[in-house]
Amino acid sequence: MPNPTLHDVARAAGVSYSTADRVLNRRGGVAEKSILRVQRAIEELGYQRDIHAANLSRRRSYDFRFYLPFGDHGFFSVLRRAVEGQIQQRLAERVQITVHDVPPLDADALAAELSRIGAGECDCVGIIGSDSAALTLAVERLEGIGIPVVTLVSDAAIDARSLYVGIDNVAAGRTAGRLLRFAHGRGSGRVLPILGKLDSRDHRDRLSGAREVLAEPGGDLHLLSPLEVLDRPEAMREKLAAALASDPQITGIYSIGAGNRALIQILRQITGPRPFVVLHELTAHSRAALEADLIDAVIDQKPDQEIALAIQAMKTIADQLPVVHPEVNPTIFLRDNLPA
Amino acid sequence: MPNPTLHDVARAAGVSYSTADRVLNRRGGVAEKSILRVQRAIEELGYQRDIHAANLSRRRSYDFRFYLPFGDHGFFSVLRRAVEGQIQQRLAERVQITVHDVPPLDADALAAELSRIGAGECDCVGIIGSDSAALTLAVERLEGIGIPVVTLVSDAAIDARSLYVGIDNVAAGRTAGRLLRFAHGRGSGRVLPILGKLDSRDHRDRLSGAREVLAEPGGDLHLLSPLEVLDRPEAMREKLAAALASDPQITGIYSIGAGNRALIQILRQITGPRPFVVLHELTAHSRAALEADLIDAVIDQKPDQEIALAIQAMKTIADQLPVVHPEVNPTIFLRDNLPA
DNA sequence: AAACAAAAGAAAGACGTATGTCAAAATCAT
DNA sequence: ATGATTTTGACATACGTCTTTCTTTTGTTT
Repeated sequence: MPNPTLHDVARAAGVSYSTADRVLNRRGGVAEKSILRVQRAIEELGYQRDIHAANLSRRRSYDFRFYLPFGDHGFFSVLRRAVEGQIQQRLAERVQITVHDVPPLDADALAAELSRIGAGECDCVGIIGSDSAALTLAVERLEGIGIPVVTLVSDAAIDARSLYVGIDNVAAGRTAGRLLRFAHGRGSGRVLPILGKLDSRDHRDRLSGAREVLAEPGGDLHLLSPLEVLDRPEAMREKLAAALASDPQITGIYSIGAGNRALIQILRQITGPRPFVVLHELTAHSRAALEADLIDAVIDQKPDQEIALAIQAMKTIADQLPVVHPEVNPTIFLRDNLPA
Repeated sequence: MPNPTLHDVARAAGVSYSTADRVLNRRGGVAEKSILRVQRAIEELGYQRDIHAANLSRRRSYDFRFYLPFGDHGFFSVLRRAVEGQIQQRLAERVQITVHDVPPLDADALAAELSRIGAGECDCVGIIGSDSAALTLAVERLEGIGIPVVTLVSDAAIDARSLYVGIDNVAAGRTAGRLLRFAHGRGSGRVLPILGKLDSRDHRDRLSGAREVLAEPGGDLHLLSPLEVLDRPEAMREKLAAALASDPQITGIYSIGAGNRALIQILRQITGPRPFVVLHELTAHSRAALEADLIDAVIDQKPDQEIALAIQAMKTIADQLPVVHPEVNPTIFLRDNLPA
């Protein structure tokens, strides 16, 4: 009745435990017919190796590192908390997680950090990807010395890294675009996109996703040319104020990147009907803005789930088992379905 | 460097392993001062018991049962697949999960099944709640004989059951209402709610959530009186066709319960502009309808996640550890953020 | 100081798996 | 049949925890 053990398998196959073990762990030196008998017994009994007992015996423990930007950037601190939240939980399953600080928005600094990691120093590293030759090189080196790399949030070094865990940013942009369409019914409108940098891949993807949907037939929606604010509050304040002043017909705003604190401040000052606003990442600020009816929707990439899935996948990769690409979906938060 | 073991704790506290064990597992017969020394050592070393080794040693295995309605009801089959998907995975961690069939929408039959479970027969059961005196009694009995009960999807026997894992249905209804508001901009409209039974708690909750939001000031939205279709396709077809014919001003439909297959069929026949449609649960049919632009949004309760969290919580409950109420949020799917 | 109870320690075997060593058995080549 | 080789089995030890049994130490009571 209880789960069969490898002893049971051996008995059923009519071989010794040693032989069953040799088959299970591919140690070689086993006659073909014995291999078959063991495999058949495994099939028939529905044997499942007790991974925990195995890890215990192997003294296996996983050492994972996350390289995350420091600073109080809203989203990155959410991400960091998500990782820290996992540390305790995963400890019980022999997964050691450490977080290493890197300067924000600095691919070269990240690359330099990564290049300091020696072979065997850890079992897997997680980074936030970005387009950079130096970073690509660093990732290639790590993979070369047997340390798999997982990219988060934004992909990078696509040929080298083992896995990307994060949302499809085109889909996220499309989703934002769809909400903006909803808000315009069958009427017309002008939508202003705001982003950090146009050469950041995730921002580009989101913008083009939104453009796709807004350009669909039915309704007359015009997507204005994007404001680049480089994650700097002053830039956001100035450029957005200027844009709103020069074009009073703006009926929608899609904030693609960071800097939402400044955006929200400006929205607070608008009297009368305000544009329909969609932005990214649920943080303390964006949440408050939703609740205060200053914005309408937040597209979130569920950092908690993303990190949990990434760690899960890292274990699988470290064990050299086949990885199922974990899926994270862009999630829509309105003021009515906020988490507690 | 590696995780400290209980041996390390004992050594650090200057007591024997036995004493450390007696403290850790509250076996009693330990002097107060020793208890304190051990606790301090645990603190200082950051000791975390290796649960897997503990379970191995205890020969602990968890036996959980889910009682789910049979039939090809879209959502329930999704839910069932979610459970079945977990069976294999959890096996490796010594969790045995079995699914038991019960007739759909029949609280008394479920209650009868539950009353057949004897003490010690399993470690926890999961059911889909519904308001019923018989069911309440059955749940009370189970909890009485030491078998905790977890309710899913819809809550029931609130005083007796150990935990509810599922979405807040008022929030789900509010979310649907918000989307319907979006779609009406600042204009007016008439929204038709359709549900299974008014005396089903989750349906009632969703309806009142939607009503709350639609009644907010700004815009002129009228919520029509709900159609009761009792999960029966013919009822849906007849009543909905009649409603649409008699009121051509309907601009929104909120389908609260099941029976969406028939709803979608009718929508397909509409020529010209159709109402904005929000319904519940992502199934093969609702997904296809989203993709075909027959409906606009689906509110989903993420059955996979719900089941995973429920099982997680069941383990915690079975171990008599403090349970953190797991949160499941109503999720919005548009045609642009569908999972792969 | 003797008698007793409470507290602490020592030791052993178990859980299911991994891994190594060594000897026995089966198979092969000559 | 002999030796060489491959295959198999037996056994031991370990992982970190649980649990039981038995002894020893310490403290209290009279």
